[in-house]
Amino acid sequence: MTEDRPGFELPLLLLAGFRALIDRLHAELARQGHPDMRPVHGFAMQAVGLDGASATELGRRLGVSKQAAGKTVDRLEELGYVERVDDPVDGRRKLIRLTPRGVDALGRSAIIFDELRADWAAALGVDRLADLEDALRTAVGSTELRVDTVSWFGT
Amino acid sequence: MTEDRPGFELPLLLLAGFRALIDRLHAELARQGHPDMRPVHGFAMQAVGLDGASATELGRRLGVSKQAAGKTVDRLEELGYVERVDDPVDGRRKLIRLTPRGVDALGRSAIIFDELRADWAAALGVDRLADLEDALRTAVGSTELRVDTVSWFGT
DNA sequence: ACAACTCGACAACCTGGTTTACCATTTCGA
DNA sequence: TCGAAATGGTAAACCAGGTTGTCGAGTTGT
Repeated sequence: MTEDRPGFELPLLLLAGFRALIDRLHAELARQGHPDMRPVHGFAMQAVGLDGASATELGRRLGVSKQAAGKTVDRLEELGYVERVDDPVDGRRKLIRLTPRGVDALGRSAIIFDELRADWAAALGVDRLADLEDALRTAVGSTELRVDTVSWFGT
Repeated sequence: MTEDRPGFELPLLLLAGFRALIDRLHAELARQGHPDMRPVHGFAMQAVGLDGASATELGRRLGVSKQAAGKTVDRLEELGYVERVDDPVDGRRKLIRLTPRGVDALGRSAIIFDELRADWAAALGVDRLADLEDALRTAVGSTELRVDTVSWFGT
């Protein structure tokens, strides 16, 4: 006998779980004053981080070209989540920095993710959830918890 | 005490798991004669199914507009995975049908997914993987295993 | 028979990705 | 030290796939 479960369900379950979390995150963020944030923005802002980054560095972290990173920064700048400031020591660089609004969004996201994880823990049991995380860590192996992976679907 | 693990890791682990499976699927599909297939195509072809579908129906299944579905069909048609045939009983409709190449790709995908699941079972243990799937099913709850969810990131 | 609905297609637009090219600046080595 | 090479940011042109709005052709129901 081979498998009693078809293999194609596994990726769908993983995706459904991911999507459920992200959808609920953004529903909550919208309620808390960030209705314009999109998943892609959260990833990008996470990659910018509290220390800021250059566009090139951001592209490297997100796994996209520096031009694509620049466009995303344009968007985040319009929405008021980041700002570009000239680098005082290198005339070529522009440092991308989170605005207070950006910091607020990131902080709220962290809190909401903790709450969502607590919901899962309540539904599954603390140990079972911990084992789920451990199992995933084992299965994905050396693959770092990358922050890129936003658009690699369509390409 | 609250949580010993930060909540933001859970979605990243789910995404990493999903991505690992999909990346390996497409690496294998490329080796087996389908180098042009993209994740988005697999979802769409799955939604077309062996019975075919109209563009409007396909859009409904994928959770996108009929126009977007039509564009995806254009692409799949170029790649030789589907064909449009006139519906004999309804002059407005065009039935989208998998070509033999499309059926081949779908069949290979199913086999590869089974193999990938077997890899996970070998790495985690059969019971642990089954529990992971059960836990995910419980956590995502009523959310159907939807085939849409392709592009809802960026929007 | 005719009004209302449905299907598919087209157009215009958005986001976010790519490659190519260019300018400004910094770095490095002869 | 000074010019060549490397690097950072931006712009242009393009692609994929998403949106809404419009419209003609074909079906359906009264």
